[in-house]
Amino acid sequence: MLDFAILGLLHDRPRHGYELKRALGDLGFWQVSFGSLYPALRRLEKQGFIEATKGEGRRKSYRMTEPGRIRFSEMLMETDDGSDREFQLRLAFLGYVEPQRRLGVLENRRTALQDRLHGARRSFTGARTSTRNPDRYRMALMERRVRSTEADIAWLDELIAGERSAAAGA
Amino acid sequence: MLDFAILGLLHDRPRHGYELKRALGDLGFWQVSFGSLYPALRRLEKQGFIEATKGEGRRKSYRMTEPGRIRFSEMLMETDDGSDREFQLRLAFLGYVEPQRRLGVLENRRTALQDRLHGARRSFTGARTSTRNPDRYRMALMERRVRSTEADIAWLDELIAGERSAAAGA
DNA sequence: ATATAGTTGTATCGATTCGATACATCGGAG
DNA sequence: CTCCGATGTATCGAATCGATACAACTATAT
Repeated sequence: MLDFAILGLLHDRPRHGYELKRALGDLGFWQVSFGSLYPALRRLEKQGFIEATKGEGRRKSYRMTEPGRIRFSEMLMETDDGSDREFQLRLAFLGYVEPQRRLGVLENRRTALQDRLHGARRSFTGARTSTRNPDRYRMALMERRVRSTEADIAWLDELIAGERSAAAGA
Repeated sequence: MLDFAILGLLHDRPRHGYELKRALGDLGFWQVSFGSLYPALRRLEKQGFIEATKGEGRRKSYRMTEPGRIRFSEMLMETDDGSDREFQLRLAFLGYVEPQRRLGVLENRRTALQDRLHGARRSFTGARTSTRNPDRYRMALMERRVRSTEADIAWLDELIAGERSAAAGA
């Protein structure tokens, strides 16, 4: 998954390690560690998906190779595993997906969130009814899950609406 | 961190491995794998914090020992590392914290979220202003971060209010 | 009765990721 | 001029994940 992130960040221009960490962190949902990043760069280099050239000073600049581009576009088409992190990553790179496929990615996510919402509501209302009543704090946790999933769906629906009108406008 | 979770779940009654996985998953924010869980149980057993006894059928029941209780109460007093997961875990076990210390845990979290919100707002508005404009999808990601952090603070404030009135009522 | 499929249950394997740390350079503030 | 924080590459051990194996029990359908 980090490999996917790195390839996506190198899509437009070469970057060096530290810059990749910063860029990924700036996306807001993954503060990746150097202990993950540098091995990942080795991995990708060994597979021939990226190439290192020495940049200015101590910097090592990495650029994507042609096989790397092919690999990345394959990864773009795989279906999401349902994790929040992976979806956010896919969204960050959604501009690289062919326009007619973008809506599918968003709708797929919506289904996953809808399922999550049902599960969250079930345990929330279930816990209130049950004889074994969990304490206040665990109830709060369940309520948070329901609410934040609802908010996520609402946000996603705005994105979907935007996507539809973009498709219509084009 | 898994060790903390396990000890907390064993606080009230013994449980077997599979049950621990289920109980932790039911908390809603961590679908722990067996590959993490079973080694963790070994770890805790070797340190003398939990004890295994054979339960019915194939089950192995784990119960907390006295040193385990001491260790758990130490962990309860450590300060949170700022991660979402750790806070949620601490919240799930907040009932085990002495009442007069509970508010501090919540307020500490509030400060962390407030900082996060400032950072999120800065990158969001900063990205709109900048000459280098990121695409629609990355903007949406930033907006989501702002909104969900705000919602989290609002939720937390309700919890804090509840905690204050509970403290006053008692 | 009996396939058959799903849940329960313990367990391990390799790979990925994390958190801490090391070490060096650079730029700015006191 | 020194100290400190940011930049930059890198590694280590430990925690965690995802996949898989294997077995027993339970319900459902044929």
